[in-house]
Amino acid sequence: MGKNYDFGKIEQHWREYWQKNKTFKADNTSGKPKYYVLDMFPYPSGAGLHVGHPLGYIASDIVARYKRLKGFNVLHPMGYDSYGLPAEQYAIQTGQHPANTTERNINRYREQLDKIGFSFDWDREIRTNSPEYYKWTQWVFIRLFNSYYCYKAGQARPVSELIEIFEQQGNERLHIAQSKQLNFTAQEWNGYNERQKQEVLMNYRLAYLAETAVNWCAPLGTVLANDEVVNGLSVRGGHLVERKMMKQWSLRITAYAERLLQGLETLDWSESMKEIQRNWIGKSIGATVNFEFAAADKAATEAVVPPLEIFTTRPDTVFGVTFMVLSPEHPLAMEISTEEQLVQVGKYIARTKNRTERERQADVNKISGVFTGAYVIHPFTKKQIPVYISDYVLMGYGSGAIMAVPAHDSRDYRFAKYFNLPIIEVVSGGNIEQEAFEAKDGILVNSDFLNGLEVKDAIKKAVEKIEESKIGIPKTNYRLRDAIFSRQRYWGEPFPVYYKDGIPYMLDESELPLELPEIDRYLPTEKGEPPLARAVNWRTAEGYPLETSTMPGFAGSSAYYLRYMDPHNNETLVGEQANEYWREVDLYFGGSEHATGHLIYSRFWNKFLYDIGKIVSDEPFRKMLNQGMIQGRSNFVYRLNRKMYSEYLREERNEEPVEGIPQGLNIPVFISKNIPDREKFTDPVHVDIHIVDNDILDIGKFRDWRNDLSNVHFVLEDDKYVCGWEVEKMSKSMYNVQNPDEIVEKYGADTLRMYEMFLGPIEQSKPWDTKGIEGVFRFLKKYWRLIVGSSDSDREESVLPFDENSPTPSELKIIHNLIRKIEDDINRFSFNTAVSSFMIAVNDLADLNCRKRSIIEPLTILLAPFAPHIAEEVWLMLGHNETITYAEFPKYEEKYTVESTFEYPVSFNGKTRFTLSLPLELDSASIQKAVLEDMRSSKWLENRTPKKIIIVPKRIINIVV
RNA sequence: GCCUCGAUGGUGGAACUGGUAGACACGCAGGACUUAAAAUCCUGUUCCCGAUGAGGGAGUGCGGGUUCAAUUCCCGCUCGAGGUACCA
Repeated sequence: MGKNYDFGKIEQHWREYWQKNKTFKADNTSGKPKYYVLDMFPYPSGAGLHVGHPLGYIASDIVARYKRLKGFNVLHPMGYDSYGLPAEQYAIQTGQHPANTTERNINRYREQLDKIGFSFDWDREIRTNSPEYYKWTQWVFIRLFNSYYCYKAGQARPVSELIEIFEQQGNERLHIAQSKQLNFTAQEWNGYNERQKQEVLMNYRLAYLAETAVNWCAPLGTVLANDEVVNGLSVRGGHLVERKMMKQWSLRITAYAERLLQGLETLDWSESMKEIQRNWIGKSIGATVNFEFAAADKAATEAVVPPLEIFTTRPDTVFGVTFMVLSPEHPLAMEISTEEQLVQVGKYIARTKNRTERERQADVNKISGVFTGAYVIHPFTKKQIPVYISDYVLMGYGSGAIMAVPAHDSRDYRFAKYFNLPIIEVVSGGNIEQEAFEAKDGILVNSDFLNGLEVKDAIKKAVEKIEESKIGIPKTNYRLRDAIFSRQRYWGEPFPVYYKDGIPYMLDESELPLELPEIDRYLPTEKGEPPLARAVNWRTAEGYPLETSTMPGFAGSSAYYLRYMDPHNNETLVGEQANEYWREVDLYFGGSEHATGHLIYSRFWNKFLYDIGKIVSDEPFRKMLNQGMIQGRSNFVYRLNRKMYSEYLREERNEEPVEGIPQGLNIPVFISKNIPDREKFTDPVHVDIHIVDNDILDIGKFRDWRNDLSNVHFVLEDDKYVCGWEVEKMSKSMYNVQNPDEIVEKYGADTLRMYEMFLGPIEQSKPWDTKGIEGVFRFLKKYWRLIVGSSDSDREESVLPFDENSPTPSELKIIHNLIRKIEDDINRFSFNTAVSSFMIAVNDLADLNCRKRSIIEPLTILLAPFAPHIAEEVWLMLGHNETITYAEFPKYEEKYTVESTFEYPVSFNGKTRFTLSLPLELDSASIQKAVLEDMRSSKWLENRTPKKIIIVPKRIINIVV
């Protein structure tokens, strides 16, 4: 190897070596302790990787390589989440099969990933669109279909067991997850025909087909899950989404709400991440209360109307109820309305129905509603209470009806003011003339048996009383909704479902995988059926039609971390032994944007698979780190837009014009950033960051950049054109996209890796900025020079032999300090400070011109996780035949960090007075003695005795007199 | 609105359990080497006062507090990022 740091040659060599020797292949049987470190697998998009993608991969790779050096058997796999909308949209436009574009994109991703030198075990690669993989996605679905959730057992149970129960005792006194309350006896059940039985069972299955209100996205031609919709628009593409009733497959994730919430406590995730999931699950504890309808003319003459059930978290405010509100979709809405009000009510309901989610959300502050003419009876005061309908009450939460307490709920307050309804204060402490008092503290007033109680106690008492009077029960509600699992798309997993007489049945597990069929076009049929309906002969061998929807994006990613444990097992999702060994992901890297999607679905699937005894850990991801996003750093040039610069100077600033400015605006003029008053007469224009270096524009390249710019004029400062900059999203249209390949080409993968880590804390979002990259590059070059032992006069191509002498104490101190620091930093994922520590250590060693083998060896091992290629190369030069990957991480020995003396500033009544050099080994008593002596002799103390002497190790001594 | 996190030089950031704020790097300024460029090395670089010295003062978004000692802990604000929202 030559004297220069030829990163291109070094990196290519080791890339090939690792691949050929399968250096990072993980073993499923090993006596070593295991460590499973995982990155969220990417969706292979057509744009390829930009520098933001590898951020998390580099961090996880450092940990993976570090753990190997520490003697762990490390599982560090990678794969592709290869089903998804963009490939299908592209297919619709171009007619190209999504499988082809996906394959192409994956190859490009792989090429880019390889260049950075990750230690992935590629033998375990998985793709969610390969039949060998989605076979198991379909398998999980079948198992979900064949399971129900028993709250008593606190786990999923097989539906076959449920059928037995029904046959013997009907569904009485069962505490199980369900879509709606059904009541039947064993006799009734046994009398049902097949269709009726299947319909009943659908009410309990964990994967079920039901008519549900869905997010329908017409432009995409499909339904979307709640987490795929933001502000009434689709996350992908930003299309309008409407609510619609449709028959769809759903997953009963709500059954797991409480366990998903409780499980968070056991996880080592960031507080904000847990909080996002807690909010999404949205637990609220309260009670349901039934309000009987007053016997108005209508109700008295016709069939008995059931009582109005409401849910409240504030049963303590029950005496403040002055009206009731139903959601417009409430089944009783029309039924209870009086003759006079019926027309009004009908109109109101029709109007709200026609509004999209987005419109509805936009007018959140507009009050609307209508009186039904009906009254309910207050269960305690027996007074009549009017019933209204308003769209501020949602059918999807609680029972779709509320008791309104305007004094203590701001929405009820607004409604009451608008319709001029009474407001009764029942909790003291606020000013209800002005606004609702929503705080949960204060003393109850105007509330009969609750008077004088604190809110907390009043809630308890009220619930007791409600239960006692048999008008309601304590109830916990969750905001979490069941996950809608059908998509009317082509590029996804087919459901292993067929229909017989319109009733859905599962394929036999032996028939899996049900492969995605070929179709001629990727659009819905003329009849509006999903694309799969175009497939020729899309039916079972017996001729039954197959399901035409496909599964959503989160299906394939919900259990992929399990498949990595045992990716080639044809018998089962994951073999028992493999699962016993790897158990769960120890460290998971990914973006926080998946908190309400993938991360919650995965936890749900994992808990289900745990329940059915398939896996041994009930949480999938023990520790989670969220890498920040890397934003773009855009550059701007400033184009003259209003007045000529010279005119401006003459007229307004009374200065002579700058030389060479053309008279007229017929050619574009660009003004450097710091020319006075520039912003007054220029517009910023994005300029490609590749023709800007440290904010200085390369004028020649700029002229070549676009045809219309060849003839332009510049106003410079110090002979330079200085560009402005701003942090924006990394995007093609802002000319600020940086590909990792370009950096690898110019500086090498090791520099890219260390620089991305050096940029700042891993969890923080930050703009990509190449300014500092030279510093890291210089560091690696310096390290290389230290290894090869260069000096200016030395022009030979050979490398100097290493110094075999024993190290000096100061050399040992450098290396042992570094060992301790790097180990600490990796353990707390502080990679940026680790990089800094390397720089300091190598600088110090270079100053000492230390090329001792005994120092270089541990230094190189420490560096290996960060800059693996150069470390391998050096390892080879040190005479090792084995790859550095499985070397032993050096041990830290404390004694080498100890200096013989240390300087203490001594502060005297808070003021720093003098500095004292003391041996560090002294205990605090000896230090006190030494300080006292010193102070007496220098007459600081005069004749006083110090009250206390505070000694802070290695820092400072304080003396208070 | 509610929840979570954050704010430190010209810039990215460091300071781990309160203990010499600004490590490390970029940038900038000056210098060495070179015919020159590249590369490399050295010195300085929070701000203010002071003579370019010695020295002194201020300083971690703002205002208070606890402490011998606060970027760090507590209270009250301002601004920013993310999450979430008629969820009763």
